[in-house]
Amino acid sequence: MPVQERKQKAREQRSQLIVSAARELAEAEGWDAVTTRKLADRVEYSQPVLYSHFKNMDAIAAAVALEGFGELTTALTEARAAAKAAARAGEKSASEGLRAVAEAYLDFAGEHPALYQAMFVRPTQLTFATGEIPASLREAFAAFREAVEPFARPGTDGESLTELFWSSLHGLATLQAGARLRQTHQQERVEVLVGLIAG
Amino acid sequence: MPVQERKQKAREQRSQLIVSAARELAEAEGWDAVTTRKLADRVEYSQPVLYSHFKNMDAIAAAVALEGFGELTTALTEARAAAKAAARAGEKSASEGLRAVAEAYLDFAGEHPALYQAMFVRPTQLTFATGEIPASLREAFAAFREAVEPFARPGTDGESLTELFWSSLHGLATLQAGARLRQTHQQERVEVLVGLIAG
DNA sequence: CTAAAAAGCCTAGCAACGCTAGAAATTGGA
DNA sequence: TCCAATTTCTAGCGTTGCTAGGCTTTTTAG
Repeated sequence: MPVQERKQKAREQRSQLIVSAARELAEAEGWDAVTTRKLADRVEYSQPVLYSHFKNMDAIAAAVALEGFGELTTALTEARAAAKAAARAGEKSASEGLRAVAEAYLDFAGEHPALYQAMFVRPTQLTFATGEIPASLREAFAAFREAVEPFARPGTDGESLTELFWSSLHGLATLQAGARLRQTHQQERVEVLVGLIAG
Repeated sequence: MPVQERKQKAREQRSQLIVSAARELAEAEGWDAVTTRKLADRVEYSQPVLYSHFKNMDAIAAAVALEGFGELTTALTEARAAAKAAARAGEKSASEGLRAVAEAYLDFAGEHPALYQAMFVRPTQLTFATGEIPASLREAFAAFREAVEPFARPGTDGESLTELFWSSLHGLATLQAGARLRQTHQQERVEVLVGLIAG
């Protein structure tokens, strides 16, 4: 009875449609503009349909965030791989990798500000504290760890340095997005950060 | 005719009352709970009175933020002064000052999470980009600059390093508040940060 | 001291919000 | 073709930010 199967598939497609529409709307007009009515209009269904897929609006934003975690992981690992390939095991390979990861992260945040907010700024129900972290986010963090590891003080596990590296990038991303830093000097700040860790 | 004067003073007091009530409510229940009705209830006036003092809710949050800028400046400068006094012009005076400022900043953020959000996280109308920065915030940033300056690469003005230092602390503060970092290792992360800059 | 003018405040209401119950419509199997 | 099950929509509740207009209080003038 492939009728059930077909329905199941259609439902999943519609779920994805909702998530995509929410993301586009947020990116275009900000998360405040993502209301159940506007979103229902966009996907051409009524509001209750949204609630048959997601518990509430926050769950939709969380689904968008999850999408972002995957894309961020891809961006970071690819950037690191590309940098490594370019610097063919040369001496500066590690620091180039670090710079590549930093730039990729800030580019990602700058290019998808609403997505980034869903992932790391908006108060979300994705419980990070209880260890229930999405697998895709764990992967992104692993990319950080690998980039930082060569510069960890011998004898330490480098976990704190990794967290600090991430925090610094997060701070740069959010303050830059809020126009609280000199807009034209982001590259310089990255150089300083990479220099401090790898120098 | 001191009648005008008296009224003016009463109005200012009531303005302050509103700001204080908003801050307390936000700190107690989060900014989402700060609604015009609840706030009006707390100050024992009707909603329109709020609007006779502030353009809208965001303006009230901005007033709270402004209050925070002043307090943060005080906290940072005092911490730095205390560290300097303790390390009587010794060799490590500068790095102790840096650590003191970092810890004071993170303590401030941790002790007043809602206030910190109003200052640096919530989307606000306080226009930072156009240079129209509150004087009190400029002072806080100056405290950062002075703490970082001893460690700037000779020949540079250290502005990027200062922005990076602030960004790192901001990232640590917000990710810690969102329980996205190991809650028990904040001190260690600060040590790493100070070590990178002053080491 | 009284009455008109000014100022201040509150009641009541609008549009839009998140979310949901129950009616209406569509679909699948006999 | 008809019935039952599923799906979808209409309509509505309570709450939000914000405001118009009436009411009360205070100030001024006679």
